[in-house]
Amino acid sequence: MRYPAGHKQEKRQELLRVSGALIKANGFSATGVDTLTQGAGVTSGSFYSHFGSKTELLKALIDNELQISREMWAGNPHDTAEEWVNFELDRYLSLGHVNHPESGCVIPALGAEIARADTSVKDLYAQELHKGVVILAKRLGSESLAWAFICQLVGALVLARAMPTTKEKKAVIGASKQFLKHALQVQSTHGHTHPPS
Amino acid sequence: MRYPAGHKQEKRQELLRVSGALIKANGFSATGVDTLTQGAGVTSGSFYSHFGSKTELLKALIDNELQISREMWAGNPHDTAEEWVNFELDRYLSLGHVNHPESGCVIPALGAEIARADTSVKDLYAQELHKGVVILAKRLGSESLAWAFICQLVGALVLARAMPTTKEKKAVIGASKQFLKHALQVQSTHGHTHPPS
DNA sequence: GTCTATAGATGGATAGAC
DNA sequence: GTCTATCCATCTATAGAC
Repeated sequence: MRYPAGHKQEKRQELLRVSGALIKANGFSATGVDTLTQGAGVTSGSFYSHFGSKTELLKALIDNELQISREMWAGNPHDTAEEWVNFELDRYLSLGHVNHPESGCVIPALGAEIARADTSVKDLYAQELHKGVVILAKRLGSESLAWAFICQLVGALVLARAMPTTKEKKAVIGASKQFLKHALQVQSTHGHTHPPS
Repeated sequence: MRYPAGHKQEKRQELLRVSGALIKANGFSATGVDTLTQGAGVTSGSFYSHFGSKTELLKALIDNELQISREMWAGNPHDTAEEWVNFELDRYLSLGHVNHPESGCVIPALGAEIARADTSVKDLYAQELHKGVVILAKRLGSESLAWAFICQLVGALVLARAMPTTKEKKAVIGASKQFLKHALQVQSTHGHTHPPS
């Protein structure tokens, strides 16, 4: 073959990486295949040797992005539930995350578009997202609390990103952070078994 | 004139109504001007006699939609803060709202796309949204709590809509509802001044 | 496997008749 | 004020050369 072994897999990963950044920043339906491939240094013809359609790319993207998010959680250095959760909370509800969707969580960036995609996309999304909920539930005490936690984070990012000024962005993520830290102390298993002082 | 007085305003309102439903259901960038005008029974040429551009329509839509949301709040029949809030919570976190974005709140449907729009759109959005936060703050005790409340609702709708099954949609909105009802009892002014029993 | 080239449809927006 | 017709760009996807 004219290309070294593993070249296709590398190009695929490169396409996923570049496409993920462009699509999270500019939206899935608003970003064309030409734009995506130009970012990765190939042409649209090459795109279709890696993905059967633009929708197939979206599925690969969701899979990749949610896996990356779980790996970030795995790198959390804290042990106790409270410290672990507060660390993630500060990481997610940060001005850097608000200002850089291209390197951030896929859910606030593409959640609404995933909701409009076909069933196969939503099936994959729900499956991968649930893996994260299971991990989070171990820290928070229940899957119900884990879902509510994620909803709060996602909503805060969606709202904050649509604010025109830094001051307003900070007000939104600050409000969510304060609310969550207080609520989790009360509602989480940890809060019940180890109340502060 | 060949058209009765007020015809233009009526057509504009009709365009706003139809476009709002189509765009909330299918996305702003994914819905073309031809589709929007066909839904209202006119052609694309007519569109540009009402709106200078598709972006101008988005602004008119945001203004209109957030006004409608505030009017819904005004129709809430309850007086006490707890009853008033629980009523809105049940209305927002319902399966009907999840399944019918075309007639629902504009924020979970278009929040991510508003975040990508130009500054004039975000300025208007923040201004109109803040009016709602002020109203909500009177019930919850602070603007900070109002922001957190809205973030939870919006995140829940975004997440629930992307779930493939009714069971999973219910799990998401149910978790958010339970979490909010508990948290607000503790954190709101009402909860502090009128603790249950 | 990637390229060029292109098909066929649709995107936003405008001109001119009525 | 709305219509038809159209411009030009971009869209998703494919065909065929290398």
